[in-house]
Amino acid sequence: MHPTNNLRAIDLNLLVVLDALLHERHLTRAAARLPMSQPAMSHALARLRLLLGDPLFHRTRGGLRPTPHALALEAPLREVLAQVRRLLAGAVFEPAASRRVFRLAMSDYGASVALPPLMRCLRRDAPGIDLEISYASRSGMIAGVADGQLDLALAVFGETPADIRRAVLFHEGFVCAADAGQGVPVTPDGPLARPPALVAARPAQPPAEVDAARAPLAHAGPAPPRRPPGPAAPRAHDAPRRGPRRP
DNA sequence: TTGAGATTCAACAATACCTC
DNA sequence: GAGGTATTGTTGAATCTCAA
Repeated sequence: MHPTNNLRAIDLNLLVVLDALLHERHLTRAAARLPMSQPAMSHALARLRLLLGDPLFHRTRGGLRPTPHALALEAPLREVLAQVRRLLAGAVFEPAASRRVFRLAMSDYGASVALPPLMRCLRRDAPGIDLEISYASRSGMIAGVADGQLDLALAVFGETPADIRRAVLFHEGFVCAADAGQGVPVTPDGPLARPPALVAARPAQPPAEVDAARAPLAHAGPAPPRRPPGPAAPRAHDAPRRGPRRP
């Protein structure tokens, strides 16, 4: 009997290894993702190759290139692993009786907006549930949700993988407030069109939604220089205020 | 030729499984 | 439960492979 026809002979952890390799396209990064050592990942890949009778990946300068067979396995493998996770999480979820810890990722702004009402709701309806809140980059949040490290991510997302469910919680816009006594005109063609600086957590990844909001301004100039948040940056209370606007 | 990354090897530890 | 065996993991090092 071929090993793949005998589940008893299969280490299902190898499917998690294959999923990580398909995600990362890089053996060392896939090992770090699980986490396991790089030689152990190499051994696991060797067992996968034997099990599936396919090389699965070819080496390239930048890492690993999946074979057509490996690519064909990618989508069904994700679905199978998602089903297994749901199976292990329990078929029926009862908030009032649950003692689960949910792992959430969000920004400090997201936490300030979403957490207070969420905590009130949990205290009332699900007192046994705990939350583990962390911060990650948007790509890190998507990767975390995709591989099960996170249960939920709250942020401003553009495109997300098709196998990740998403929902719009609220729409928000930008509001600028200034001291009326300073005489600074708060108009689209005033200083807003060309602010002296934008505060960005990572200079390489500017806040795209800020740029998108500036784009319609008639006299918007080139993007201003980015500066990291910190003591030299304007305090949060000095910055333009943003607030949620319910749909 | 070079550098990045994959593969392989040795030695050892932890764990699971099987047999008694 | 104890002991033997197989499997899979670890670290550390050397070697191989491939693309720029």
